[in-house]
Amino acid sequence: MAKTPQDGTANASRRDAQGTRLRLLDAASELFAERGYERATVRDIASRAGANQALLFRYFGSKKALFGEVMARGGQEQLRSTPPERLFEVALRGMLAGGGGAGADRSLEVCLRSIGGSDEIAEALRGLGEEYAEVLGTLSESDTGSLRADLALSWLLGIGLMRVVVAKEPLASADPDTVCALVAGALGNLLENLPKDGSADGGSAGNPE
Amino acid sequence: MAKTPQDGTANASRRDAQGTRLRLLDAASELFAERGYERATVRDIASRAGANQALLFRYFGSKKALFGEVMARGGQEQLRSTPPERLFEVALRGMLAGGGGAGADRSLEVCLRSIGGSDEIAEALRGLGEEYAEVLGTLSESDTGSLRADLALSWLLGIGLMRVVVAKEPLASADPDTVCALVAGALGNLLENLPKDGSADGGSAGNPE
DNA sequence: ATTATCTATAGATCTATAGATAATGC
DNA sequence: ATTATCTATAGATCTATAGATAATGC
Repeated sequence: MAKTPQDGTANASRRDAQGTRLRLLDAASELFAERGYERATVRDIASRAGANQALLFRYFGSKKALFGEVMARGGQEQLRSTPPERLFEVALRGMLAGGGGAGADRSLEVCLRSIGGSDEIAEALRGLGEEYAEVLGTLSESDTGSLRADLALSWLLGIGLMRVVVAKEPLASADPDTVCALVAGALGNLLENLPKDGSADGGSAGNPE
Repeated sequence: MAKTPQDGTANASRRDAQGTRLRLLDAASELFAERGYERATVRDIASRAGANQALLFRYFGSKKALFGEVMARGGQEQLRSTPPERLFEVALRGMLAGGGGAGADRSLEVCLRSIGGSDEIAEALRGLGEEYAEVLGTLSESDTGSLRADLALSWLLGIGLMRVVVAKEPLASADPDTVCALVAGALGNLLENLPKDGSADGGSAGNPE
């Protein structure tokens, strides 16, 4: 009954609407990433935030609106702060790192676990995918540039799906550097300007560690 | 008239337990592929099969058991009837074709739409993935062979995810041959025996545009 | 008589809301 | 007095079951 005011991360003082709102948002980010939209119930989220479940509706209106805020909050930063030619690798490494860092962008992971939940979720993923693909598409000058970008993004998501959601071995435990090197090598031909002249790979995709 | 319901996609006669069971199984295959496990309700399935919802439980015991039968029925055929070096392309083309053919193997599609629904679903996909990856792994002799196979499978699923589930353009409407050619070209280096000697690509996968 | 099929409903969730309670500011 | 928080519950699903009904075989 009596809730323990454990400190640790950020357990706000007893009456702090803004703080409670933020804790709900953080808890939702975590639980959506861990379980997906459907399986993360509003009671789970409120419980992890140390808040009453009714407050979630008071502050966000509905579960879907909360999901929208979660998706809007992250997601864009990585996209804007990363130069196009590094975007794929940064996103891939973020995915390979899993829910490691605190401020990590788990938008893609959230999407992966929420697929099939509802049409709105698929739309959210389509929207996010469009932003990524648009940036990646600038890397390839051919007429199939945007298709190539879609294929690269597909690979990124597929890897996340098998590693993070499905936990398929040996991929799930594979060294991020190894995975990155294999993928970058294969993607080189696909994303960069095509080596139609037969010259060797330009090589900007490889990452010299 | 005869009471034998062997009549193709027949709408069985009024009392035919085996026929009803089969129609339930077919309807479940379709609806799981269309909406995923969670969103395909037992009432939807029974309705499409033209059967009463209670019969689903009489013949299969539970919704999960029905899902298990659906997954067990398809899935394996494609895997066994396709030579390893063609498996990736066949599976990719099956995915690109979508729910086209009547007897098409939609197991992968079902999995994609059901992810996140429950842990059992993720396990089912892991199991199916292991079978595919095991076959694909025989194509690469290097010590990272099974990892390469996982990465290839990841791409396959990622493409299915973006094209079929998310409907991201231009991938969703792209010509299957074009997609196949792009993917095969990039995957050539990954799956085939590695050209460690620096020689040109063996070339069995590359498809000149 | 057997059994395929149907009706009705229990029971378990889950989102969302209305109204009560209690901690703060003035 | 204001408003952050809590209690209690409505209302909507959905899976699953018990028992009634009706079409077939003998």
